[in-house]
Amino acid sequence: MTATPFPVGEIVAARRPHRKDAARNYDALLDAAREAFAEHGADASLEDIARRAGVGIGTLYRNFPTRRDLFESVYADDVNALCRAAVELADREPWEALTAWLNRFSGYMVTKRAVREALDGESDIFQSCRDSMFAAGGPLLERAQRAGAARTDMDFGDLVRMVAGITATAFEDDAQRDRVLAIALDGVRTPR
Amino acid sequence: MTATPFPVGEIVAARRPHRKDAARNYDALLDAAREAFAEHGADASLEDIARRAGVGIGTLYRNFPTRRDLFESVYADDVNALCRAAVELADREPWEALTAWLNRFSGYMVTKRAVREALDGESDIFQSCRDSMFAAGGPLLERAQRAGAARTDMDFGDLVRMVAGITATAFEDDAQRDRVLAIALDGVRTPR
DNA sequence: CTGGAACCGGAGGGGTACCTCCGCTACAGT
DNA sequence: ACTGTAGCGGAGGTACCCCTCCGGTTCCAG
Repeated sequence: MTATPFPVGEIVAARRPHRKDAARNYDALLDAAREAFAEHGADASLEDIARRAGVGIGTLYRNFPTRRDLFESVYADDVNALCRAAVELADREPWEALTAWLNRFSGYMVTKRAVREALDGESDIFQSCRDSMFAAGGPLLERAQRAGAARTDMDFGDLVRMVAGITATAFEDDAQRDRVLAIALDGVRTPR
Repeated sequence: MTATPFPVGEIVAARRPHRKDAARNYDALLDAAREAFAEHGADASLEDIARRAGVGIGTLYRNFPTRRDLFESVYADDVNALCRAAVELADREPWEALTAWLNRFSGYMVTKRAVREALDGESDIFQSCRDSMFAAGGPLLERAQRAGAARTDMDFGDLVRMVAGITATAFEDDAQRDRVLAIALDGVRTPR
């Protein structure tokens, strides 16, 4: 509530360069990093990321002086997309809108074990991202609560953590993940 | 169901040595490893573990030829304790016995991020641990289901993963974790 | 007490990752 | 086209980690 919906992109330190070749490298690095972080977690090798991007290690360090700069840039994009999705769901039924968004959130988290690791730590940028997500998704829960569809003795923070936790775990297959998530959401739905 | 309850301890390859100094080192290594794995996850530095134990790196490798030997030895104990707890809960009410065990399981998982990482991978020993836990905890769920306290469209694997996921996530405080876990378990309780 | 088996520590070789630095490249404004 | 400069790549120094190997030490059975 204290945060505007989408400030995250502006906060990130690293800026896309103006020159054509530089911009191309910047994008390639971001893509490679997204892939590497998804695969190896938040401490993926930077040299490997540069290799994947087909770029010298020096170029990586020029664009993203610290590992954190790189990670934050990747993360901020994803969060923005999630925030935008919340807005687009505003016209659905309260409960359906909430679960639809949570499912999207879930789908996002499945691959991003790095994000979950980062969620644990304290960091300015991650605080901002959390704020943005809360500002975007919180109203969906509140709407469902006002409509009597969701229990009122929990807040959005509880809900996000529940879904994030379940989602980040290894399941036998996607069907099991969906089944378990649905069961947990039944607990959210029923007031008692 | 296919596994006997507590074979895990026997499976582990590394054996405690007979000589007094050797046994002391073995214990120190196990303690140090438990600490290091909890702190840095499953790929903690072996040299660091030897240092913590006040022991040469050679001694570590003699007792635990591979990182996996060490890791498995540390966690087989924990799983056994969990299995034993399930048996001791047999005389409580079905639903209460189930939640009591799950809470204990949860308390165990909070610190052990390494276990969660390992749970994702494929491994003989972790398969054995899973089997043991299923054999120990599964009946608790089945009993609750027969008593009409738990929904029947889920199995113990679903339940364990739900609790493990929620539990392994970072919460603001323990109270929030308990609150969220209780909400999710409400979903398990209500048939609809 | 004593001999030898069991055990110890850590040096060292090979590997990988981090990050800096600087000579070269290619873009963009005129 | 020309030129100044922003941007490029990667060699190389440092640090850490893995794992092996062996000369020295400690235990304990007889």
